Amino acid sequence: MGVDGQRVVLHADLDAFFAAAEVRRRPELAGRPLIVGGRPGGRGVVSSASYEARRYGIRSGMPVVQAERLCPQAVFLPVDFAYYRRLAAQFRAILGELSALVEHLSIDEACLELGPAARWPDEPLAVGQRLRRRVRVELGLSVTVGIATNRTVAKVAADLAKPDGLSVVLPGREAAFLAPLPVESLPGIGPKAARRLRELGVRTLGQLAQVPPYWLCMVFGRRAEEVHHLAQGIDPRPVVPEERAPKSVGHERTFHRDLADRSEVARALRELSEKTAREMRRQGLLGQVVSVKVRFDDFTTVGRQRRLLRPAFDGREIAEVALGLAFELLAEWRRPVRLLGVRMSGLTPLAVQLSLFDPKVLRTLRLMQALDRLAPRLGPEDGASRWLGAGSGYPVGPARLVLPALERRYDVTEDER
DNA sequence: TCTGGGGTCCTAGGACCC
DNA sequence: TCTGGGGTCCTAGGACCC
Repeated sequence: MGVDGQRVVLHADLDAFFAAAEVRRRPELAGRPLIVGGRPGGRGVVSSASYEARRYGIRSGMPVVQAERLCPQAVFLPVDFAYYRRLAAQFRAILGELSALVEHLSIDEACLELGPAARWPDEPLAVGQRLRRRVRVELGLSVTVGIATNRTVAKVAADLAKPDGLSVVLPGREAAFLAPLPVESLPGIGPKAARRLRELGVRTLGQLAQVPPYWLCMVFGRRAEEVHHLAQGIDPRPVVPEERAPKSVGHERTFHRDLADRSEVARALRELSEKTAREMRRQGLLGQVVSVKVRFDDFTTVGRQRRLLRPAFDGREIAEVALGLAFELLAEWRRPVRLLGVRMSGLTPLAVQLSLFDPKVLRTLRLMQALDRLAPRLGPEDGASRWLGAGSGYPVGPARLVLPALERRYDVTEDER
């Protein structure tokens, strides 16, 4: 055990990650207000803003049009996830060399635990500094690190040290460190809970820690006791290195202008269903529950879901159900549609289900997966469904005939196949 | 001023069964 | 004629996170 037998948890968070990633490949943007997110003039929001942009009051989640008003001279760039994922993979590789116990919390955040023999505070501090140096030198990015005896305190310490900082909360100082902070500094307390707490006269984590826990049931339900402990800096949750299997996969889209036409809605739902199916096939998953989300022009958001008889991998099958559900909602609300979403849950690994499929279905699946791999070369809107027959069930259309030719044309290797 | 897109988890009510 | 109690599954909605 370390000194006092205390755990050592580091929380690492890349600073303004998307914006910093763009500056990294376009150094001429350094020092300028930079906003990564939706198109200017459109309906998107800010995904990431450089610290220069934040000086104008711009924050992630803010509508882009508002950001434009606050800072018209800012540079606006679209989100390039593929690039950020490649960078994030390098970040993960560095983390993996520092500890075997790393849990990835999002694309730009992770926490890691040092072994029980780590000695406070020199060893954690040295690891934190090494991490920051390596990320700066090898990735050209800045990362903020928080160090404490548990994950919550480490994360809050990092939040406070941003950007480009390192902060340590010594063992025994957790409660005192949190006490003066507003309640919404605690991960898990968002705007709604914060408002309800304010109405009860609770503004700081110190006050939250003093309140009798049964009081908190009204705000936090079953989580009351846990939240009460977290506010005192007590958090026994371990750092779990395993990759968790996804619970759901889906896509949604906000339109440039609201849709009033059923055929437009149908077309959009087919595209979203196909994208969702493709993502499931890519991950080797089947889904049994189809959920549809509709946001109307007045921002009312409603959903419907239905369980299929069998797990599905075919976008057309998903679309059929999604259309039925969405049209029920449209008939009820009779308003123009701002956003549509399709999500699949009830996921099972394909491998578990393989034996249950009839060979013909299996062939269709293989064919779709081959087409999925071709899709990037065919163009972004070309899904498997497009190349398969539009008939009922699983008859394989022209794709079976053209696939070998397509594969030759696009140089699909034996390996990819 | 006008609100993205990817997710997770929790709650609450109703159906249904024993 | 008036009626329990527990468990499970499904559905809808909302809070929250990055």
